[in-house]
Amino acid sequence: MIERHIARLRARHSISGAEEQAIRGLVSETRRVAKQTVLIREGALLDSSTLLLDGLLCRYKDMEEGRRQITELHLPGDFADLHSFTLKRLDHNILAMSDSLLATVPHERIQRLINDHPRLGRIYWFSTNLDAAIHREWVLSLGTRGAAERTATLFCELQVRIGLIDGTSPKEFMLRMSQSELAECLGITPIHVNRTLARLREEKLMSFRHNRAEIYDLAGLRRLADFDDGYLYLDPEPL
Amino acid sequence: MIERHIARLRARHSISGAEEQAIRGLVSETRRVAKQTVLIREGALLDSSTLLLDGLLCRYKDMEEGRRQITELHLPGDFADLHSFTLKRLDHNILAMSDSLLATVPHERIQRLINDHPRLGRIYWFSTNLDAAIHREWVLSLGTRGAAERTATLFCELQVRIGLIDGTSPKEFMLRMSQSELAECLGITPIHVNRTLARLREEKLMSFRHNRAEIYDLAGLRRLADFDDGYLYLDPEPL
DNA sequence: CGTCTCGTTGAGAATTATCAAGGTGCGTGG
DNA sequence: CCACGCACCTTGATAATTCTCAACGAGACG
Repeated sequence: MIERHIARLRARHSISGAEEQAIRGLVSETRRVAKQTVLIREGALLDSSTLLLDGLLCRYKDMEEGRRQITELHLPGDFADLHSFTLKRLDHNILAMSDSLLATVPHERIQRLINDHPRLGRIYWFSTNLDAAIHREWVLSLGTRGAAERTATLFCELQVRIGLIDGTSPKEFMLRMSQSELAECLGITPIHVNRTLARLREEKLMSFRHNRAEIYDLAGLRRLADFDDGYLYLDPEPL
Repeated sequence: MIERHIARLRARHSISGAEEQAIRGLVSETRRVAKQTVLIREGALLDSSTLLLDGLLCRYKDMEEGRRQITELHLPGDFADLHSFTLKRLDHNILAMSDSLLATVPHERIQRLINDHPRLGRIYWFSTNLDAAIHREWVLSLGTRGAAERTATLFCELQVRIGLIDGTSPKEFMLRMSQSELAECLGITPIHVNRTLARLREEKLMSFRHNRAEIYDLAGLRRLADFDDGYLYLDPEPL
């Protein structure tokens, strides 16, 4: 299952055979968690990071009276909290949005990997900076785009990121989240998400039903979103 | 002028004398830039990072037809683009919002510092992860808070961050930006910023006039913002 | 003294939120 | 197999927030 993590890295960096072997050594025990399990709570002291092998995770921040903001979605192959390697405690929670398969990677094991392969240290540092780039795009979306444009942007992002781990440009993909959870990503109410999805469907751009996104018109969706994939850093960098 | 960078680091990590000397060695030439200078353009290939010694910088992303979203503000002592050390090109622009004094630090010099002092590598990695934590708080603000709460949050953040570099908890501070630029941080229109600031003034929480923020009631402002400084990682971590 | 940027105010429009009520699909247990 | 409950989705009507357009005021500076 770690193949998807390797694929995600290889989308942006060359990884040698020796490095790949070392990365594979990160994962030993894996565990399954049920959807809606809170994996990590804000402020807890951590000495390991969580690699998502299969399923869907998110980072979210709590507000008073049950309001939440999801700040990032994590797909298979992502480390959900690699930043805990340096931060030690997180400023947000991590939740399994679907039944998921995880690997727990102790920080000391990451430290050893980096010591043995300094270039991988740079690559994992890059990876946390890529999360920050995604945060910035969300800031842009939340700050400047309307509900439909925002929604389109999110699905454009997910379409690319899901494509990376299986090397395709999917016309459809599963996304195990409800309209309410989508609303928590987009900073709008669930009701408004519903109306927005209806509009995107009417305009024949995409649909999202029963946990399945179907992109009817990728170019049109990207045009609506004013989507530029630069923030996903898809061009392999020498490093 | 690099004292403020050291102070900013020391707010979160212990720094030995040897490490401090090595950090001081990062800076040789400095340069002044006039306000409104775009220092770095999205997509440009970089081989150095910019340390802000004095002034005010921001990261911003462009939208069509002149709209912009500021994604982070940088105060003296901050690296504005340490993430370019791994990303090599940025997904956003960097602008001097006021006349500023900068140091340009070549990436190879950072690499040498990290090789000689691996612990500083962790600390600078932490620093980019702290930027990401600030992004997350902005995502939370933009996604869930109304205009007044959002504005209050931003000033609470700046009050803390400015305090860090001179070891105080300032009741007032200079912030060389216009209401329009504030609007670009907050994702609301300049007109609405104006009304929001008027409201905060009426409620005797704070004022912002002539580039000067004055906090009348820090506790009240924090209450309005529902401000929790956890995301600024103020407790020194062992690391 | 004119000009320019920035801040202020008012009125009306657009977007999104809230409240309320059904509808749909699906698993569970009678 | 059907009935029920439950979570999620859908729709309508109204309210709150924020935006847009327009005009005017204040301060800085040549």
